[in-house]
Amino acid sequence: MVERKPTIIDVARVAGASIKTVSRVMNNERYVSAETRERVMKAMAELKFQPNRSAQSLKGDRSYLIAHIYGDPGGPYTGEIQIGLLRHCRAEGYHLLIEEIDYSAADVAERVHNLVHQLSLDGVVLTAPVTDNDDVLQMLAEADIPHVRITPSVERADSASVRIDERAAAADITLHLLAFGHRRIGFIKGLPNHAGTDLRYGGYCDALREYGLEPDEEVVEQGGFTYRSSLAPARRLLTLKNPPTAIFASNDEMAAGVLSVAHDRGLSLPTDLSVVGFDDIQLSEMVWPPLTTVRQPIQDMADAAAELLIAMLAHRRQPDGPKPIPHRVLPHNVVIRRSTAPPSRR
Amino acid sequence: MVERKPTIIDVARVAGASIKTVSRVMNNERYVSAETRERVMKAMAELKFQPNRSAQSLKGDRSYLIAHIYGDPGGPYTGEIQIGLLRHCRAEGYHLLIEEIDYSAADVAERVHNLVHQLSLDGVVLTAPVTDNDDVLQMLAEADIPHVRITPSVERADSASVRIDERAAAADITLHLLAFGHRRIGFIKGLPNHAGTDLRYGGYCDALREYGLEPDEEVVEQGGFTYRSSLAPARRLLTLKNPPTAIFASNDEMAAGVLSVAHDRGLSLPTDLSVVGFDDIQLSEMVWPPLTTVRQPIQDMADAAAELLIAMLAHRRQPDGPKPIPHRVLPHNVVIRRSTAPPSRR
DNA sequence: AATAGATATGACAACGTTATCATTTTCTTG
DNA sequence: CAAGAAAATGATAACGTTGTCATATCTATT
Repeated sequence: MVERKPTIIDVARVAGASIKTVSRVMNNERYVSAETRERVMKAMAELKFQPNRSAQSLKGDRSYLIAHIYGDPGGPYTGEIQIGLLRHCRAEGYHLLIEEIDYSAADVAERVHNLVHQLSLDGVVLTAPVTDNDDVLQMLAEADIPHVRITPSVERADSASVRIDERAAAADITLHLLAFGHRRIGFIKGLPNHAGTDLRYGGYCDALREYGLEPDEEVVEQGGFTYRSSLAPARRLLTLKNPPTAIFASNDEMAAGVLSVAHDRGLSLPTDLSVVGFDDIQLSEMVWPPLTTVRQPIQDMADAAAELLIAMLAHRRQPDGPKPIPHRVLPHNVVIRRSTAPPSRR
Repeated sequence: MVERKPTIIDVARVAGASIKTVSRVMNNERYVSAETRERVMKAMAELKFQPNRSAQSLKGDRSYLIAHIYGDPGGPYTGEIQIGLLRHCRAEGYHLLIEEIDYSAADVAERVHNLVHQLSLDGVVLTAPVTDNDDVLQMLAEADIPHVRITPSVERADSASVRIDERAAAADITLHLLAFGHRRIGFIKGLPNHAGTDLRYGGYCDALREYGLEPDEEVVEQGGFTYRSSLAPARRLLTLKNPPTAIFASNDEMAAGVLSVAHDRGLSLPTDLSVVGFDDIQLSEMVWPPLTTVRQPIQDMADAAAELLIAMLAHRRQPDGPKPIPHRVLPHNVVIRRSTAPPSRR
């Protein structure tokens, strides 16, 4: 038989206290004697009481619901974000909702607003490309909805964020290639308007200039962050009269595409061509040769985002404590695997 | 300024009807005149009214919340499941919660029960390995919680499911290798107790027998469904005195591992070794050579699961309609890419 | 001992929806 | 055209929690 779940009323009866007192215990409020608190806790444990979230959120207080709002489902990136978010949410008793949103719609901001309101969400975590939609950001600020952006392209005072220094990271991995002796390094860009695109290209240019080189338009191609989008650009780069000895793809999926094209042309890797990516998703060590790439600590970033968001929520309820620092920059590092080597002499 | 979201009371006032009548319109109940319905609809549109889910679920009716419960986060499989679920949920106004659950805990069933109750979930979707936890299944049946299992290892009358015929699929892809002329085909198994493990191995055996061959223990290895778990088994297979000319890994991630080991040993693929996987996750066409594999229509299965679950919920509310068919078997197909070829003569 | 303040507790309303039941209006049908 | 059934509508009570406010008890200060 399905026994009815106990309510706060049952707990009150068992503990011999009033409903409100039980509520006080649940919420760690002041003004409950140690003795009563004890009795109530015991009753809760005995009945295996768990508060009904719907009732809690109906009162407008909190729903223990957080949503991850994103535009591009299925990227391997998305999965790792969720793992990180989940890890922290679970530990704190929050639940994670995932919502895909059509970021090209004219009324994105309104949709997000509705979502938050309908479900009484406590807060939201945004990933690209919604991270940089002005309408959405303005709405969130005006409606005072707690939120954290992961890897936004620009920081804003009214909006918390977690990111790595993408520009420096891109420079670092380019320097790795330069140190190996590569001087003609191809680059495949990401989607125009996407957050990382310009920063990564910028870092690439920074590193070249550090070696006294100027970026050569001839070896810079436009990609779209997907595996397929890098195939044609890679082919073009490899059929140049003077082809690059290394290629830096703006993310790992595109780097995998470059590898495929190279294999298909019979190149032997990494001797004939070094390839680097960006992100260090799981894929990067499953391809051959395993990719040298920049490790974005995606899970950690998501974890930090969840932590930050939850801290903001706590602070909002008890403004006494220290205000959480709204911007975090996590360390990146270059992961050297087997897809890079010094250029072979010709 | 943040305007208060309209409630049903506001709609009633604007439409000049009672609260209950508005509620009737919202829920498509009988006994509302066409004219009144019209007026209410107009008022709702005008105010951009959206019902508060917390209040709805507090009344015990429905929360429009569905959870995907799984044990193994981060598998590429998980991501695709979510895409499929999301697609259908969104279209029907449901929201998707993701919950990782420690399937080895003694009280899994209780945890799931609490989860459902606390959040007033309308239903849950289960993927491996929680799909085959007897405690959980019994609890779901007893507590009458609507649920759908994706790819369970055994069907049960009291539990809806969506799957492909894994055994037949495994046989099909083995036949593909046999047809190419391979006679010594290695096999890397998945995790013991995991759903697909025995079915896939069974299909492999079926196909061999169809060609009058008996499975040879020497070329059957134990893996664990992850990339890393296949590296040692692959190495052992390839160092046999009489190594297999083809290897069937129980999933694509392990197949990627086999490819890496083969590359590392300097084999030329697919001439020296054919490799096949299972699932057709995104990874499979990003590795080199792209994997011949069995396409499990994962997104479609998830989509079907969501559809089925939502149909079950509808039927539960209005038992007049036709009862949804609780078990669906979706078609699979062998995707031939470049990781398979006839064996080279020696 | 009187009083003010802090501590401890509970009664009751409220959140926004749906269910129950009563009431009014409209439609059938003999 | 009466009268009973069906359709249409609304008043009010729930759902399980938290906020407001009132009250009772304790502690510290005069």
